[in-house]
This record gives sequence, C-alpha cells and structure tokens, in this order.
Amino acid sequence: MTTHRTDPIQLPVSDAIVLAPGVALQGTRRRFVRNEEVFGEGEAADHLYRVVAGVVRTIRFSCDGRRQILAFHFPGDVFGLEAGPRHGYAAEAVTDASVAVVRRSMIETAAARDPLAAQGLLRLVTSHLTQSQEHVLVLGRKGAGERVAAFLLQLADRVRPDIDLPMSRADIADYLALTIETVSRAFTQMERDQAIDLPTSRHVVLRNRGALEQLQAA
Amino acid sequence: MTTHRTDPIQLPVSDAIVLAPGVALQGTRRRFVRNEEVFGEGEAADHLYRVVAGVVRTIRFSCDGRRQILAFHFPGDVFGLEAGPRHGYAAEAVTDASVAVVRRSMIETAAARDPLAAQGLLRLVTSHLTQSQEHVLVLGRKGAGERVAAFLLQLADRVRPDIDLPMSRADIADYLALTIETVSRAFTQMERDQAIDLPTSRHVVLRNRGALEQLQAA
DNA sequence: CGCTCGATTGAGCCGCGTCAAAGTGCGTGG
DNA sequence: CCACGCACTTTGACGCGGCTCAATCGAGCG
Repeated sequence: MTTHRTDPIQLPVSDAIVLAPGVALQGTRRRFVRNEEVFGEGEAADHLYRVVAGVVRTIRFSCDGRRQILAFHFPGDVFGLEAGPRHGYAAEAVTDASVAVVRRSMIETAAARDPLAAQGLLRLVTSHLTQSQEHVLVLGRKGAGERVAAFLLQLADRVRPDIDLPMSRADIADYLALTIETVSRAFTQMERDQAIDLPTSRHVVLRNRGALEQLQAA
Repeated sequence: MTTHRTDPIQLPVSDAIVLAPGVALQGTRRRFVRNEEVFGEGEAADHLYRVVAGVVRTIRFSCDGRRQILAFHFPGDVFGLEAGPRHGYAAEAVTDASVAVVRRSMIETAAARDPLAAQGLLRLVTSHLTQSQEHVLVLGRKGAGERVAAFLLQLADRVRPDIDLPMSRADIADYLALTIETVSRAFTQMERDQAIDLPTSRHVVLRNRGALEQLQAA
C-alpha cells in the first residue's frame, strides 16, 4: 500500500513522474481495463510507472500458485522500480486505470545528471521499503481482525471516514494473506461492533475510529 | 536476510562502506556484545552501518509488544538506511559483532557529488526492498515447515551444505513469525525425513537439498 | 425475469499457538 | 575435575483461530 487516497475529488495527477521539485519526466499515458496486466513477472523492467487514475496492484505468486498482493498503488504513486533487469513481480489494474510510463533509461540519466533526482528516487524506494516492512509486521504479528482493521485505517488515513473500496474481497484477502471468507467475517463483526457501517459491500463508513484503532492494536 | 554467508573462512571485510567501485567511505569501527543494541527504534537515523564481523538483526515491535525480526545482516551487509530522520526499527547484535559506522551526512554528500555513489545506494535499498517483499510472500503464503525450509536454503544459498546457525530458535521464530516450539518441531521433522542432520541444535547439515526444496515449495 | 459473479454465512477440521514438563549443553565456582 | 545452575531446546497434550467445503444471498446486467 503506497498512498491511500480514495479522494472523491481527485487531485490533478499529470502524466509526468516527479522525482524532485523541478525534476519531472514526461511520460506517455497508457490505459488499462480492470484486471489487465500492466507488466508481467519476469518481463524486462525497463519502464517506470505512475498511477494517474484508478488503482493498480503489484503481485507475486508462490510456487504453488497462490497469489500474494504486495501493494496497492493509488493515483500519484510510482511503481515498477526494480534492482535487476527483470520484474520480480507483476502489476495489474484493480480498476480501469490510466498510467504514466517513463523509460527506465530516462530515469537513470536524469538521476546521473541531477543529484536531486537521484535523491528523490532514493526516497521513493526507501518509502516503499518501509511500507513493505510494515506489511511484514502485519502479516507476521496480527490476527485476522487486526489485519482488516489496520487495512481500513490505512485506506482512511486522513479524516475521511468514508471509503469506497476499489478492490474486491479477494484482493483484500490476498493482500492480508487471509481468505475471502475470513475477510468477510471480519467486516461483519466490525459492523456488529458498531465500528463501521457497510451500506454496500464496497462502501465502508468508519463509525467508531477509536474502536478500529483498538482492534488493530495487535 | 541480506546475504547468507556463514563462511568459515571469513572474507576480509574492511570498515569502509563501498557504494560503488571506487567510491568507499571510511567509517569508524564499533564492537557490540551479543544482544547489545546497535540503535533503537525512534532514535535519530544519522548513521549508516555495515557488518564487519558477526551477525546483526533488525527488529520491530508490534503494538502489543511482540517482536518481528525484519532481517538478519551478515558480514558485508549494510543496514540502517531510512527515509525519515528517525529509525523505524531497532538493530541488535545477534552474536558479538563488529560494525563499521559512517555518518549519514557523509553518505549524502557522496551521493550528491558522485552519481555512481547515488546509484550504488539506490541499488542497495532496492535489493533490501526485494528481500522484504520475498519475506512478505513467505509469511503470507507458506506454512511452518515451508518457512523453515526456505530459511535454511537461504542460509545455505551456495554449495555449502553445512550451516552454523548464528541465531537462536527464538530469533528464527521471530523472523519467520512462528513460535520456538513450531520451529523446533520443523527441525526434528526434517531430520526424521532425512532432509537434514542436526549434530547440535546450532549446527545444520543439509543431507537432501532436493527434499528441502520440495518442502519449501508452498 | 433469470443468469452470473461476488459476498455472506454456516459447519467441521486442522495447523499452529499455548501451556507444561523434561532434556541438553555450557559456564562458573567450589 | 566435578557439581551445580541457568539458558536454550525438545517433546507432549490440548485448545483455538482461520481455512475448507458448501449452501445461500444479493446485485448488476443481458
């Protein structure tokens, strides 16, 4: 999970990748329909991507074919950065999405030329690392209810108590390493506890944030 | 887990941090005894560290105080890189350890001056990110036996079928998000299956690598 | 209106955590 | 050198949380 804007009023997100104030790389825009692959695991990693509109997930498959979602990427978020020449994970559109694409070589020359760009790039990857470590902590040390509560709080992040989930129960389950049934039960339980409202399965209203925070506290 | 050398013949590891060929930063050496804290969660993050000898773990605590080990760092590995001004996790010596320390400001000026240094730094963080994502996959999608098998294979990594575990069962458990009992049972089971030998609890001999790899395959 | 896909709910089971009790190795001091 | 103590590991019995399997429900859409 990279940022967590489900803004009804979308910030204007251009199709440039901004590495630092004053350092922006113009990209070409590509559109993807729901569940379309942006890039596949093992493909050459010679582009960098930025979500303009919609939501994108990055995923890996374990040897036996079970899916693990590594992160959800919201408008403004950058994804696709890799150490090696090939992608170690795949990316897919969660919703219809618009994505800005920049050649990796462009990034690299910009970073080589401008220290500020290099610094911005580093900051980007470092923040992804921090988020991945948080993910490890959640999967390692939290129970089912706690994971779902933490997930909702991440999405709500700011004052907004109203969340329009862009992803299915299956996506949530594969992100939190649970089953759809368990996620569903967690939602129902939280509704029963007056912590949230569920007008529809994709629409969550935070009714009692304190209760959620307590629930989340592993 | 950053690298996985349990080399009996330790490579000579100097107390410099090498960001790129030709770009090395001299650090000061500090020694730590077993279980000593290298830095704490929340402390100012104005140093970068490199293991010279011994093993270091980075850890986070969940709200209820349960420990999650994020990574083990072996000689040559760099750790302590952070996005923000403060450490989001702590670091402790697993064994008596010798660590090279470099001021963060030194790193930053080197990266600002030399694009190769910046590139090396980026590569470093990116590889940490890849490893953290692998960790997510293991915790999310593997059962107990599979986790332990994957852990051992990581440690053995090369041809060396002989592993001298530098860490306790408790450390392994907190890295794999299991309990010491479950880790212990996994070891005994693997021994029963002729996959490994356990001359002592800290000494593992890989007897049947194929079996381990099959076990690891979730 | 009926089909289909996603979400919910229930029943039963199993893997791993919990609790408790030995067992093992190592360092220390007598 | 041996005896003791302590920390770590192993092993067993048992319970519970989350997975599996299965049925039902509900919403969007042709």
